[in-house]
Amino acid sequence: MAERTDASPQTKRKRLPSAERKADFIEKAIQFFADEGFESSTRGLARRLGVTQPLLYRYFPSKDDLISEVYDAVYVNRWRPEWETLLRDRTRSVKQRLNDFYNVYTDVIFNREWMRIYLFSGLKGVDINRRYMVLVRQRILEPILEEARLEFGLAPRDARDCEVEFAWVMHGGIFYYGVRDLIYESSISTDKPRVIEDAVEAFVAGLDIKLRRDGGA
Amino acid sequence: MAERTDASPQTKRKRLPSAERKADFIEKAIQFFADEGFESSTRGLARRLGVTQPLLYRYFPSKDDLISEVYDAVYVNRWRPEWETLLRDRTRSVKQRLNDFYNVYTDVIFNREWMRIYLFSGLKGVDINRRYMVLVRQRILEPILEEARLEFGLAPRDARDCEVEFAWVMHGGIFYYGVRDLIYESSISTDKPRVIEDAVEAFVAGLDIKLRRDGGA
DNA sequence: CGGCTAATTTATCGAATGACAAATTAAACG
DNA sequence: CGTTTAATTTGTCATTCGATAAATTAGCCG
Repeated sequence: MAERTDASPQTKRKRLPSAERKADFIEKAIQFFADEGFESSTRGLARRLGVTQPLLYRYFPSKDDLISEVYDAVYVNRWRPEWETLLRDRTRSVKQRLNDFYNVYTDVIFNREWMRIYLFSGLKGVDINRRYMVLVRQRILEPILEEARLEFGLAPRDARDCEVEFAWVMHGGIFYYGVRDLIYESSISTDKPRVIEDAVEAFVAGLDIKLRRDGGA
Repeated sequence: MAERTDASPQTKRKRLPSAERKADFIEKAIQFFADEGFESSTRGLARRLGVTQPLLYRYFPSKDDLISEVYDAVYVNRWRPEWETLLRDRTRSVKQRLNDFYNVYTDVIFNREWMRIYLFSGLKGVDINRRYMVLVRQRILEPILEEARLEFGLAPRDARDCEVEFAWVMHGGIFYYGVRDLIYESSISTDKPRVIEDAVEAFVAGLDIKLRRDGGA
């Protein structure tokens, strides 16, 4: 007797074509692993899916392969190339662009699934996290610093490491606001735009001081 | 035959008095769980300790009890009450105090064990994390805001939520610098005092703008 | 309707897990 | 030296794990 402690009321289960079922599996697997962590059992996942555990192995060769597809669905598919476009729009002030960007960016990543998958996979040491952070650096932080230099009237040049770190601190501060809200469930202000606005304001003011002091040349 | 795939070269194992052995177990368990996560097996832990697995159950009634003691050793025992004293020292500027505080604070928490235990336990949803964050808010962030108001020449009053959030963003930004360094192993600048200095500078500048704008009264 | 194919389930394996009881042995004490 | 006590190991159990093979069945095509 196999387990069917069914999630869905056993209404004459229907058979789905391969592609749809697989997509459904991945989507629900994101929720499941976000809730329970990647160490949770494939049986638990199957239970939540309303199917038997061996069926998973018709769609994914192994648990690790399934997890890889979960990573792709979260990290790769949810990245929006237009984010960089937005940051590059020179018809608007850097401050405006930063506010807009962080509002739409956090619309994507500030949800329980994304956050928890990100932290779980980071602790597992999978390299997809490192690759994601390279992406953030190259497509978000370095563009921000470049645009800021331009607005400050400084000659263009590659960002220095400590400048990138400074941008990371703003980015991480905003990110950690999401962690506090969604992981620890202990943020107080739910006024996200306000938190972002304050963070951006401090970043721009701090960068101004910093570039002037360190010598922007 | 029980497992003794020994870590230590089996040099006529010696017996330790209960207290010392237990302390040793907890210390090594911190490393072990930080490396492998709390879902790792007690057999793996015992192997690293160089003892057999059932011995653990003479010192801890269950795996969860062992984990609780690990939490205490990390969160409770490593907290330094003098941190708040340092922040309250009005003979020095808020900026100086913040720099000093974050340098010594990160000396304690910026290590692989602390960071990973913190993230693992946060994802597990244990309430000790929430309690820790209450501590940070009450003993670190609210004092900072209070001292800043004083230095700015504003009348004392309880910090507003959005001000606490603003302090959290600085705190989280610095924290996330440690995460990038120790969890993702992908920070670039290893100049910690510099990163802290820049973050503090931006925080103070941002707070100045913010208090003036929102009405510091 | 009958037959085929693929989706799904049943059944099961070997290894690993947390926990416990009983046997062993190191070391302190007289 | 012998005795005793507590530290440690041996042995084991019931569950759960990832994975595979074989049996079943839903649904499409003629």
